[in-house]
Amino acid sequence: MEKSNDNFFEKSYIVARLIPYGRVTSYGAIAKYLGTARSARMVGWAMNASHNDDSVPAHRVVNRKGLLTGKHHFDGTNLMQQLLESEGIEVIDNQIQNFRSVFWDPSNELIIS
DNA sequence: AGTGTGACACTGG
DNA sequence: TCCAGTGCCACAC
Repeated sequence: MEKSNDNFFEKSYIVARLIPYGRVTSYGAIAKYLGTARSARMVGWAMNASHNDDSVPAHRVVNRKGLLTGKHHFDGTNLMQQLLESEGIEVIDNQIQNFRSVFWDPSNELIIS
């Protein structure tokens, strides 16, 4: 049986993996989707631990402003931006262009059983 | 059990 | 939308 200890982290990974190609979401959106909208920061923390899991596209998760706040935590300084641009997302100065257009809200598109 | 921390979000100006 | 300040929750020690 699963341990409810890391439930929050696990769910964060699940949602992150569900982010479609060429789309991004915010920490708050994921947190809200998990039922803890106030724990948006924890999502970032979870992503930090997700480095252990290569299956988690943390580069597709940004803050609500569309700013690549977490790119600093990536291997390279521009790695996160490179990945996003590689998916067709325009990023200028750590700021996602047309953020609203590429924004993907999990609670608006998904439902975890 | 308490303190510190954080890849955020919200509010007011 | 931006800036500054405040609140928030969960995790690590």
